[in-house]
Amino acid sequence: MQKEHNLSKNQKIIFDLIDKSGEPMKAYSILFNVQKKGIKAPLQVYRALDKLVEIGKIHKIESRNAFIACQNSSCQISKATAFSICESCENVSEISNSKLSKYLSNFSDESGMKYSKYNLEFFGMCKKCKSK
Amino acid sequence: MQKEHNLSKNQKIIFDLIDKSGEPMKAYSILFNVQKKGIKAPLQVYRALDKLVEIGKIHKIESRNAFIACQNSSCQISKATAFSICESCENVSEISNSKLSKYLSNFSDESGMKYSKYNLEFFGMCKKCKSK
DNA sequence: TAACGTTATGTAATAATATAACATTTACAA
DNA sequence: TTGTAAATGTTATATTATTACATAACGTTA
Repeated sequence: MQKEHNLSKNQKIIFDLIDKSGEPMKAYSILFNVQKKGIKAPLQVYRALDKLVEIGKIHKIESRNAFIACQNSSCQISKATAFSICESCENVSEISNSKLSKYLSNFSDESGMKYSKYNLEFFGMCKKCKSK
Repeated sequence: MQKEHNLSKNQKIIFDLIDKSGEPMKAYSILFNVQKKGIKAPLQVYRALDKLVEIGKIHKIESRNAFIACQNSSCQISKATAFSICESCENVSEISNSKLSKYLSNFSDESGMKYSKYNLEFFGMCKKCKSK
């Protein structure tokens, strides 16, 4: 069982926004959307994002500089993330595939080095875009 | 056999710099280092970087906004990249492990979607840092 | 080789992303 | 009730990347 995190005011506002949107959001788009709630400065957004990433409620899509709510109900694998990204429509979805995550979590390189964390981004065309 | 790419003047200057450095370099650090060679503007750097990434001579380390020369002599797998990143000393090395690349290249998700490209970044402590 | 399209270059301005530094407040356990 | 960590507020600034427009070099083929 994972630790319960009580989100602070700003963290909650920002998490709710990202979660409801259901897609990756960029920091300054988040900022724009929460200004009416009193969050006025980039730093306020980035601080909340940092915390939310740290506790696994959201993930950063590195290739897009964007943040998406964790789609694994349990949010247990924030240190082992995999995403599917459509290069045409930019749809992003989190991959939760236990074989894949086991394979990668257990991966060790030639030198025997093991890793505590990974991020994998797959790129391609989603079904919708392919059929167009 | 892959296509031979004749690098242009700026592309060559920038590739040589990154290649010699042997480690990830950031765009503005590259810019600083090539100013004596007449490359004065960020855009000149980014254009060369874009092209070099496209043809697989360098890769972008997305989590670090940095660029590293391809370490696979053949540079054949620019669409299938994997890196090992030490979170302590920031050393980065490219992983070339045929099992891993086969596994990921053949991966298809629940919906049967296959991917033309991926980027994987592993994080941990390298041996040197661990032994400190 | 002349004409054409493509790729690369040069330059200035600006957009987008992210952090530093500092002061204050809130949450909460000892 | 006080000490400490976490969160907030605010201003300024650093870092990363692109837009827009003009010109030059390269390679093909007529």
